Amino acid sequence: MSRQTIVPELLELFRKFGYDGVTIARISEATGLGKASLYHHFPQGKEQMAREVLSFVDQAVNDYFVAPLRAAGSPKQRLTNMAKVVEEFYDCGNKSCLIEGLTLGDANELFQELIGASVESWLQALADLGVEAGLPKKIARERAENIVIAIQGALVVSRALGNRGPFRRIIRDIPSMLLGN
Amino acid sequence: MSRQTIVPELLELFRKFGYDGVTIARISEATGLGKASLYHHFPQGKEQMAREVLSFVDQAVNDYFVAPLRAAGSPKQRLTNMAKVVEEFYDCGNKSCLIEGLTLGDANELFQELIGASVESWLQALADLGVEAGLPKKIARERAENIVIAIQGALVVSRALGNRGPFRRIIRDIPSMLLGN
DNA sequence: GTCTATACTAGGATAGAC
DNA sequence: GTCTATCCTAGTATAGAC
Repeated sequence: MSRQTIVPELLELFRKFGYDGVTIARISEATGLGKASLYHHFPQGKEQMAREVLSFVDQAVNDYFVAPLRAAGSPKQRLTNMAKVVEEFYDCGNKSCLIEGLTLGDANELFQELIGASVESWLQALADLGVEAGLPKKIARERAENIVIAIQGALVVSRALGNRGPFRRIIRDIPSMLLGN
Repeated sequence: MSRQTIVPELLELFRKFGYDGVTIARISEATGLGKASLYHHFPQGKEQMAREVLSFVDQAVNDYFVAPLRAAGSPKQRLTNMAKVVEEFYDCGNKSCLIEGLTLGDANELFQELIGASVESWLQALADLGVEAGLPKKIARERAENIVIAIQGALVVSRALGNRGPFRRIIRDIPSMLLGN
């Protein structure tokens, strides 16, 4: 079993259970690999696994969230494309965000820098698109933040309510949150 | 040591570390009580502690978030009052939300219903205020959701970036998010 | 590269004295 | 109501065979 198949499995575990909630036993069960095999692939154990997941996610953010924003097409169309990918990534709001699980408690010190960098590059791409669409720099940045805030918050609220409605609505409203109505 | 002093301590622990990250040893250290004393107060252990924290929080939501929204004064003033309390509760964005820590992994099944009820009563109070201010019911509900979404999302993003700016900005914008500009 | 077996630590929980 | 001592399970990690 190769790293390319293990890391996505790890991603699902970390975002479902958070850093502390993920145990080697659970990983073993989910991947079908014995504990010793896991330590063969990841000698530094859980912390290394989380780091490789974050690096995989950073790649995914750039390939799937940022790239569409910097591609050809109208600003509105590019935002719509990103929104669609975001919706899939979070499975319509059923899956929670890695950020939550990897910034609680002690994990925060370990991973905050990595997470912050990924979020920042996403924000940057959104803000750049806003500027390209004619917004002042400061406004573009604020609206970019508002979009990421809304996505993360909608995940939290949807989970709390047991109702995906808020998440789906936010996804739908992403283009107008940057460009206005 | 009485329950009134223990439960707020527990709240801080659960929202900092999440359900899985809180250990009896940590609780013992934070409260100064031995493990056996903790089980004397909470015979069902950690699960009971979390339930009592949630009940305490539900009370706090009603007393500190909902009550100002239903008090006398202009809608704008009431929203500003709530925003101020919210800012304090989250210590300007330094403290994370209980929702995150108690909805990850297995904890979700245990506590989702309780958490959902608290969130719902907060949403209801915001939406009622919107209606009172002249908004159609559906719009009021959406904007109420947007406010809670923005608060929760801002906590996540601020933590990820290591920068309280987004949280403080959202707090400032709460009144206009419901009432418009 | 994967397994079984095992060592060791940390976490949850309780018994019984004071 | 709090403590010390203890039990048991779960969790992390490693050794060594195949």
